Amino acid sequence: MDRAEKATFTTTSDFDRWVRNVWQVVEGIPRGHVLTYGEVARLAGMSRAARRVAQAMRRAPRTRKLPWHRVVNAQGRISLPADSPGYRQQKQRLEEEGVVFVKGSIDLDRFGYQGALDHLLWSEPL
DNA sequence: GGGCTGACCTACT
DNA sequence: CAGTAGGCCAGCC
Repeated sequence: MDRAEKATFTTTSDFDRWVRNVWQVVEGIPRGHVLTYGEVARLAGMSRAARRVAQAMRRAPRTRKLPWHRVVNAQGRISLPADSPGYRQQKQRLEEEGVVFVKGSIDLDRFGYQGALDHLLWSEPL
């Protein structure tokens, strides 16, 4: 079922096109929500390219103002060394948007893109 | 061409 | 919950 999809990029321009898709997907993440690397990869058209998502974001020009901080790993944790400036910046930006960290990780059921929708639909009214 | 490195992921202990 | 193992694939020696 996932076989229909190419496993690798045949040309570098293929990869470049996919990178543009990644940027668009990331730009489409609503404020206050997050997406995992794997989800971004899949939405951009390459489910197995999670590791390449990080590459794509580093490649983005600053003028693009990419909300890279809204991308986290599948455990809902920031994929940067906890003592790095990048980690602190990402966490701070997310918290400014209302994302809550519990013991260093985000509840993806509530703050994930799709998870947020499910939460609104299924959670008990206050 | 071969080997190593990642802002990763899933499955299993 | 923490740690390990195998899989993944573009980029850089």
